[in-house]
Amino acid sequence: MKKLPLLAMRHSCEHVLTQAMLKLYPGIKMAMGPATEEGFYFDFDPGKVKISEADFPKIEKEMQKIIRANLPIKREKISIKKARKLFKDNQYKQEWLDEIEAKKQKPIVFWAGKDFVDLCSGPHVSDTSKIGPFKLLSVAGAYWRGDEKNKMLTRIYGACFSTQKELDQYLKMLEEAKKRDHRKIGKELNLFSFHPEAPGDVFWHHKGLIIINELIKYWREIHQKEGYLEVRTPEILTKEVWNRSGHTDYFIEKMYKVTTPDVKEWNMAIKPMNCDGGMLIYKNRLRSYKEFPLKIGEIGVVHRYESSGELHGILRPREFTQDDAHIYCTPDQIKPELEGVINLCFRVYKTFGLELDRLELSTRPEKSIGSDEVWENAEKIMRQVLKEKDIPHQINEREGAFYGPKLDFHLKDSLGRTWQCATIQLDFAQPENFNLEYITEKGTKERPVMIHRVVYGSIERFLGILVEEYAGAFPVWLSPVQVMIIPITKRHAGYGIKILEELKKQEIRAELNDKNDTTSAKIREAELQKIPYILVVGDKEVKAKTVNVRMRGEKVLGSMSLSKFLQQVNIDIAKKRQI
RNA sequence: GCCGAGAUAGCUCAAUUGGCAGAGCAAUCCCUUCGUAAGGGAUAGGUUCUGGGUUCAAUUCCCAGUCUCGGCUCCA
Repeated sequence: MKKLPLLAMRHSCEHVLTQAMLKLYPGIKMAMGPATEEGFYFDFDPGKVKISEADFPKIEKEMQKIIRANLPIKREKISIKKARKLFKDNQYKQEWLDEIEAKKQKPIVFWAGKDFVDLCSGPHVSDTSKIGPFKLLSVAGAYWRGDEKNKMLTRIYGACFSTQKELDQYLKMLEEAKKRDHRKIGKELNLFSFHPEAPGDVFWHHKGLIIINELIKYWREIHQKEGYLEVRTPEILTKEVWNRSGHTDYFIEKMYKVTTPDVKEWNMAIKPMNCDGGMLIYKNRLRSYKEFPLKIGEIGVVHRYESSGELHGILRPREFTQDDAHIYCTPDQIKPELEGVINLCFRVYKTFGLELDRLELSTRPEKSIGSDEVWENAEKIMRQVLKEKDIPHQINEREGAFYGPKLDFHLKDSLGRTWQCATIQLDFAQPENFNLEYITEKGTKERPVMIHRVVYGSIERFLGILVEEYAGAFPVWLSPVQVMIIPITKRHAGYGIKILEELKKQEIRAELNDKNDTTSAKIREAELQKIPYILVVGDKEVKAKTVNVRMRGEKVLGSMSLSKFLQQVNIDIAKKRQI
């Protein structure tokens, strides 16, 4: 109940923006917009006017005027005919009225004062003075009705809260979130970089690659236990194989085409996914039901030529690594295998302390391969597993892969944007395309079912989420530098080197800072680099043969023997715990 | 790809109506040898994203391109 005033306020604020815009830019047309979790947005057809954030002070001032004018907001149900007349020059409202008319409803409009009217059922506040503090946030392009075939409109985002304090808090939260941006931290911690020489692709620096390799190491551990067999397939395959799987029909414009030196037209392509290669391994010999469920995994580097505007740091590069696997099984094995993969995903998220934002089940898209019956069956099994495991999820109608329904796990970045990470896809179509077979108990030949699945999704993307989740302060097992040794003066550097050698022998990633800085300065640097353990060594430690341990975040543990310290670090690493 | 914004030293940013390119941090060297988040000094560091144009003169104005950012669309 308490939410209503906030929602009404934001809705009304959105219309105040519209009213201000129409006054300042008489040629523009209003389209539509909703209240959001922090405020509102509204889409305009700007005509020939260019609106940028530089115009915000002017717009905000006009909005203030409307709010101070105390305009009463009145709701009115009117006839279609009357509504059409009211919005006679606005094709967007007319289109909307078409829909209302088709549903045999009556349009609801509201008046703010005598001059401003818009098509909206609210809820709204009773007059404009009831609108709380607001701030315009950004201007963006957005297609009318979210369809790229339509005209691009100008969208203005704004925040609106009940009190100035809440608004300030929200704006501060946005600032803080920007500090966690993986692109910023990646630069600061020397994890990776981007260069115009390879737009949209990641250059992994030594420290970033350490984390990637640790993620892969962990992946191998858990998958080996689950019976997955790791393989590797070629980076470039023939055009014919991509035709066979149907990928050229659906994604040709995003594939990197390759022309071998002996031909004129492209005849091969860099793999955009690993399935085709995996299936060729499956087909390499006759398969038996006894091998099932056959789980073939591949850490595969794939390339997709994403449009420039779709790139987003390591969360969406053009070259990325999938922790892929394909499970070949009998129809009876689908359910337990689906459950197994879902459990594995949740286990992995638990290891990293990640919270799932939501799970989405996507069903048959308009453009797809396979029969109705097969699709219905596949979707049924997926729904059933989710129901039996009582896992909350949302259904995305017609959003599945072209060969089967999919279950996606979405995680949030620091700004609350969500990213698909794990995905599980049920596929009856590709085994058909590739004529996959197995010998049954009865000695007959049957088509196996194929489950495509990734747990991290893209290792790059997963790391991006982790960087933002931890704000760069990785648990010890993932930290590129796990221990920084700081000798107090040059005299103690020799002892520090001995400690360093000892740690390296134990495969601990350690460094020594023997610069001519003060101890404080060196500690500051190590803290800024988010190094989990700092060992300070001076006269006392040399004499007592100890190390003085400081944990990341000003937690000084004091002096202890190196072996005791090692014991603690090894437990941190073994338990993959955050300190 | 589309709409909007931006690109200046390794990093973060400054530079008046167009008039010799600047700071802090980092780096290098020197001094200091220091006990838990910044000791002091000196030096070096630039195709002001690229290519055109306007001008006596362009980091600044105009055009084109590249890359990046915020969204939209897309994501096998």
